[in-house]
Amino acid sequence: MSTADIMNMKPSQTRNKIIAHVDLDAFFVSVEELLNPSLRGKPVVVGGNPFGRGVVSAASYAARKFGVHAGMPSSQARRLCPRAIFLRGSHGIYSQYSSQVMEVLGRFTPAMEQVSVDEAYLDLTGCQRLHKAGAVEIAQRIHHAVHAETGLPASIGVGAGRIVAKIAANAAKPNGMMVINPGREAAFLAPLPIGKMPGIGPVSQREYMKLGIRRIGDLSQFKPEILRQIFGKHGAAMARRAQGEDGGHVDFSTGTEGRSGSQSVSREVTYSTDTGDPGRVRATVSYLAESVGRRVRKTGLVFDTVTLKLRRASFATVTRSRALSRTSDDTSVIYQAACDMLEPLLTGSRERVRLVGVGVRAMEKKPEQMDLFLMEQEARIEAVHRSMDQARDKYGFESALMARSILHGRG
DNA sequence: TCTGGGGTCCTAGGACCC
DNA sequence: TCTGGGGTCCTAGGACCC
Repeated sequence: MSTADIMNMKPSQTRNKIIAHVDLDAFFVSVEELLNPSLRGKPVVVGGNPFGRGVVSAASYAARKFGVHAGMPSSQARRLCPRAIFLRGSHGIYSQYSSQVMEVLGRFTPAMEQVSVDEAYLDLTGCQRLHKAGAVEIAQRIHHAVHAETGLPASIGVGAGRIVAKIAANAAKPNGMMVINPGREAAFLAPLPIGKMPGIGPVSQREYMKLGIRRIGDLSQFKPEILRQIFGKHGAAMARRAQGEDGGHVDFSTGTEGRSGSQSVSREVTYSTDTGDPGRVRATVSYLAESVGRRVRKTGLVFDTVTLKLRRASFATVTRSRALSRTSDDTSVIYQAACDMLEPLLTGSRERVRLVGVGVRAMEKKPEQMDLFLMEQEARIEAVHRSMDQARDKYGFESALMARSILHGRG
């Protein structure tokens, strides 16, 4: 092969990647069915309170027949399917099952990227010799192993890139497998509605429709510059993806080792009924600041930006953020900054408050050395928070709340 | 009984500096 | 007095994903 030939090759051809996307079917519901087999085949919904402001996290296939789906308000799910069994779910148990599944997947290849609690990409490119089997057979073994060892149904998509693998897995659901052979990517994607493309949600879907782009294949009719002008970076990437050309890069640093480091930590709460009490909102901010601070200290990272989020009764949402003069992992720094940003928002509108959120951003490793001038002061504050964290580990989070947070729970 | 909670990434405007 | 770009940081908002 000449150098010119190599230069002319498209990215997906330079290495014949084999990527598998493994996606657990109706994950939360499937775990609930394992724990309680009498739920099998029934309309089951895991999510928030169907008589309150919750939303659906997962719906069984029986419930989906009524039009229930993840993300829908639980109250709406209840109206669509009054006989559905609503469960609040237990995320600790789901995490345990998730770890089990990831452990099984990790045995097939170290090149694994966990992208969420119920999804992972596997790079099987080098695995055929190791497993003495073709890609299809390896995928079948994975499918079988997940079910045999965890009892959970999964769907698997295999292709030359991440996007193709993911869409194939979706198409294979439930409990199925789909392999897209090399060179067939564009043909597989072309007839699918544009909304099936990961990254294209309801808003951009409407924009694409305006251009007459209804199916993924329609993207190729447009010059990349046009798509870039309208959709920015995203548009150009989508055109490439429509041809099945994504790098197929699997970032296995997130595998069994865990995440390489988060960019942000946040907590938010929606009141069960909107509140017009500024004192209650302040108390909630205090509670959230404590919660975020505690989680930050667990990561061993420091932040340099604090953000506050407020959603009003009308659902109008405002955010404020403030960069700090230096990094911190201190609850009182979060609290102070959040309060400073909160006051003008409380004064600025008499509308009731629906949601409050507090977060921190731009996380980096906690520095070993600290400014000597500040060390003594810091050490004292830190000692207080450490002992509170310890009490919480022992007795639960609510056991050690700052006095100002106690009000949060009232009403 | 409309619309959770935890994230990621992108955009766009203004400040500020060179 | 008028008038430049580029680069980077900060802030607010929004789309999207699970």
